[in-house]
Amino acid sequence: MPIVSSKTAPATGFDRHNHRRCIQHGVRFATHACEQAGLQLTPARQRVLEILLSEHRAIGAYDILDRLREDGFNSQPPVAYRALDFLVQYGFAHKIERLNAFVACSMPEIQHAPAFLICRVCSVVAETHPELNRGALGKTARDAGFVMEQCVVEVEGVCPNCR
Amino acid sequence: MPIVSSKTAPATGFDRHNHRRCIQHGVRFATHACEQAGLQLTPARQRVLEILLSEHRAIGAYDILDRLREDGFNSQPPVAYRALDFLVQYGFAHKIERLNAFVACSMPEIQHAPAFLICRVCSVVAETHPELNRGALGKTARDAGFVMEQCVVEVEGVCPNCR
DNA sequence: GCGTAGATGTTATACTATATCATCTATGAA
DNA sequence: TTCATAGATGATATAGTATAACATCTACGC
Ligand SMILES: [Zn+2]
Ligand SMILES: [Zn+2]
Ligand SMILES: [Zn+2]
Ligand SMILES: [Zn+2]
Repeated sequence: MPIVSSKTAPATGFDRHNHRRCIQHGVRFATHACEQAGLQLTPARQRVLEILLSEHRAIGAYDILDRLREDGFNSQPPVAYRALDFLVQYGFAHKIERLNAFVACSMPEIQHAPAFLICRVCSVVAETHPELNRGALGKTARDAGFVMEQCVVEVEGVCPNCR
Repeated sequence: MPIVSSKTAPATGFDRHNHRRCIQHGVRFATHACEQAGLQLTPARQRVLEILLSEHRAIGAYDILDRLREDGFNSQPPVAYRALDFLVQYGFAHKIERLNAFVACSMPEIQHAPAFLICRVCSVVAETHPELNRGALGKTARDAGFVMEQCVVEVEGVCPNCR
């Protein structure tokens, strides 16, 4: 009964789990990190983070805006975009370019360049951190003399629950 | 004087090269491929491909539209988007999600999942084909039971010419 | 002649994101 | 205290990206 030792990162989001913990952890981590760093996790910012944390799916800025409106927040577009900019800038959320939408970070405590596995059936977005510098793409970039700074990696496919 | 044997794909776009050949090759290949496959490379589609081939940079749909207008083509948005949809569908061009813009494919004769190295200084976009299935990301996906279908890989950084 | 499929014409609209300037508040220096 | 500053928010307008919907045209095969 061989134990396969894997050095690769797992994907967070497809497996069953106690999602309340995701939400709690996300909010608590952001709260503490902001205190430490002297950043302001204002009500609107925290509420947007909570909305993003509510599920492992990408949510568009205007959907977020609708939910803010329901909660009594001011709901002009800049409100959502400013909060999202803050959350993305400090690593509490990520933008999914392919979907023009946003997800909460699943591992904000780890410094990472994220990659996403997006199920085209159920829309769940799982996050992982593949260290692309170490693979073939990193070698290609080095050979070309290209300095990698920001990576967008978004894979569309079918998740284990939808097969 | 060791010769380093590399199995990784090179990046096309940063090096000096005879760019006329890129353009000629791109148009000719598309012409022949469309003949073979019974597809119509109509004047608007061919012109959009030529515009994209004119440089190794990403061009937005509305910039393309401006150039079509200069050439006397009808220039409502659907004209550009329809031509782009065609070119992307059959692999003659790619969309860069991060830039909401499009590039001509640098290797249409190869069946490939592309990856892009985007210089944030000069905006040149180099294309490569990294076979992500074979690396850490592929392993993560397999371990998670995720079936990869479409990959978006877009790296922003600084190219060798801008360092 | 006729039906079909693919391409194009045309108009309108939806969706995503940012610019700009005013205002408010907390903080800290003078 | 007074004032300057930085960060956050309010408010309005606009820019930028993409698609829906329906009409028309053309080439092809029957
Ligand atoms: Zn969860
Ligand atoms: Zn993350
Ligand atoms: Zn070239
Ligand atoms: Zn390509």
